[in-house]
Amino acid sequence: MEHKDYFQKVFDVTCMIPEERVTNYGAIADFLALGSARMVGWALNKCSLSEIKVPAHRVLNRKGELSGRNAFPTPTLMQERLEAEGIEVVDNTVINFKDLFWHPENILKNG
DNA sequence: CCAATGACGACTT
DNA sequence: GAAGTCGCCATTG
Repeated sequence: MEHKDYFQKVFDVTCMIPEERVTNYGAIADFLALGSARMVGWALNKCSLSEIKVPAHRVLNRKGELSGRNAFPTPTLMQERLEAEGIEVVDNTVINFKDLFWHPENILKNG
């Protein structure tokens, strides 16, 4: 299971996402140089199998839609998680997505 | 091995 | 600017 590290990378970055902030698959893929956002989603889909708690609900697609809501125990859990953090969600889409958008590279900027 | 799929994204028309 | 098309790469059939 060498790809386990692959998950770890994605999980690690996902866990770095601050509250009140969200990101998209492409940003993580770009930061980890995975080459494809699909791989990020693929890894996050497995996050439920991981022992690590991952705020996967903070990861959305480029349009800010909760594309992965169906992968949660309940399709509404993802939205509830976001709303619990003060993020407004309507029609499976995060409001002010571009304003809440956060890029993993910010980790390096802030140290 | 070939074909199809997926929590996507960028490019082209 | 919306809709359509291709690329991405690992998994599954």
